[in-house]
Amino acid sequence: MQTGFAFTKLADRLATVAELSADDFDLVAKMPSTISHFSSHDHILRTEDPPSSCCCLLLQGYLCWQEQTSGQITSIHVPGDVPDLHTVVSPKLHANLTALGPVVVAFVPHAFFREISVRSPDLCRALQLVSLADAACLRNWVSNLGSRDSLARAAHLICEITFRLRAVGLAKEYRFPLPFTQSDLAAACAISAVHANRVTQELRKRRTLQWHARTLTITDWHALVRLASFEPDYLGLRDSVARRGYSSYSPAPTEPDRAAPSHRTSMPGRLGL
Amino acid sequence: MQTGFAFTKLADRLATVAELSADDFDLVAKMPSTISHFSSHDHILRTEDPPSSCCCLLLQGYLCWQEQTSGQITSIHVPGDVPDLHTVVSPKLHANLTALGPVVVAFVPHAFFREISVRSPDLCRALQLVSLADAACLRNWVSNLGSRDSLARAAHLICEITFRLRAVGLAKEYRFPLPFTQSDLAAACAISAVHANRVTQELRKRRTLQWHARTLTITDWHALVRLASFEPDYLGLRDSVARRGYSSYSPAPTEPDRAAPSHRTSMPGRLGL
DNA sequence: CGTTCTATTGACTCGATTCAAACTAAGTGG
DNA sequence: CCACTTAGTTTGAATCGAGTCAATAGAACG
Repeated sequence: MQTGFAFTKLADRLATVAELSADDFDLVAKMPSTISHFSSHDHILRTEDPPSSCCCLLLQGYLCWQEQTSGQITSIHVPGDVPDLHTVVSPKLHANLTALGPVVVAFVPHAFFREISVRSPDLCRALQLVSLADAACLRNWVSNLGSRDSLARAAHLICEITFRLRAVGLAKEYRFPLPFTQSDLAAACAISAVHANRVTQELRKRRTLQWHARTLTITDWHALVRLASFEPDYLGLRDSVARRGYSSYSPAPTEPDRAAPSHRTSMPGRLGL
Repeated sequence: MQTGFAFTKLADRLATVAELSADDFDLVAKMPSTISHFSSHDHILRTEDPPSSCCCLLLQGYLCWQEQTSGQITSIHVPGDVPDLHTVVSPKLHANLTALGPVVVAFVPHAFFREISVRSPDLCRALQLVSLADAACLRNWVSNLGSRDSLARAAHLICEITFRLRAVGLAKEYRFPLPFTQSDLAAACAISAVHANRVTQELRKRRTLQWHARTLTITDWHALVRLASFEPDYLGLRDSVARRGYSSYSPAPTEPDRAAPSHRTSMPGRLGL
């Protein structure tokens, strides 16, 4: 596991949407932050919480926005994301920000984002682009829920997560920690937990992936992409970054589904600060 | 039908999310624009179109973003909206902008939005807020598609449209032009056209609305809101504006479903320029 | 070592789709 | 003004994907 300072996660993410100069990088490096750890299904932010003056930069693990009443998950976030970036402009929350598995986050003052926006047009644009990418993701989820059957929905979700992880340098070898419960998957794909189980079994049966011990291994990326009709354009990644999603893919070494998980990418680990 | 200049539609919309000063209003009034008319199901923007240097301000009628392949509608826009405001930052299009019924739009140069953002912090914030409102809308659609049955989905869509129309001074008396086909409704609610028909019949049977001759009349707003579990917070409207959605509601005069449409709000009409 | 999540399985039910046909309304042109 | 065309709406019957309920098995955790 590569260790690093919290700001590097943000810098990596911003670099996926815009080219950053050395000066930009130095500005980001001044990021003040408070590191916090959370356990699975903890609420990082609740609808009823008072307005905060910080944003939440995800360093490790997964976060999701989840509707209070229906339990529907409306978006999933990966390291480098700032799920509540919009609170810099308007502090209102309409859902709960929930941990999917153990997570490490850095709380970063709103003022920091305002400052780098003012100081660097590049960084301002990069922040706007990640906001737009979030919106584009949501639009894609609407079409995902609206037009795909449950199997393709789940496949699409996994494609999206894989692609976004790879954009920020994770999910090498198409194997990565995915500490979701099947109920979490169900809440994201808008299917029942029972059906989520049947869908994951079908994905396993088709030899597209293995998912065991909170680790997911994609064994046939192209088949998964085809099944999901996955078109990563909407993620707004720079061409050079998007190429990471596809390049250098060779099927992961096949092992029995119940084999011991890889140690390389075990999660959670300490953030090296 | 109230006549007016194109900029007033934008000003009305911005005023729903932020308080505008007289100076702000004067700035908006300098908006350059080219007016265009389109017919139902015309494409205003196509995925494959080259980047434009203009945004599209909707003056009359309805626009939607529609997926090329699945036909899924991912958002619907009402007068005052700038559906492609994001192209000011990134020109990429991922779907088609399509007319639902006859529409009148004003094409406004990107430069204008940049200029008012620079000149007035209030207007800059107002533009950010309408962008956030669009994103919040998308998030709400995800939860709408994910957690409601077809009847509640349709009811929710109608509640949302009604509320947004009323925010910009339209849909008085809870009666307004809605020149959608039932297939359009189906594409927005992610149901089949046949089922959309059954849903509209059920809504009529429950005496919540009438929908005939391209005009929709809500006959029981509270029942519709209840059926949809509609919570308008997510629209990001200022309190005084949001109150318009509910206040002064009294059931519209009941007339047979097949009665002649009202003349007051007939559409399309000429934009008084 | 029991308690508590989580995953799995089967049987039954139901909402929504599909297909096909008929019907209505709205143009269009002779 | 009517015949023709096309788009949109309505209906019924058969089918299917997914949900629900209920019970069991397995894993994780203190």
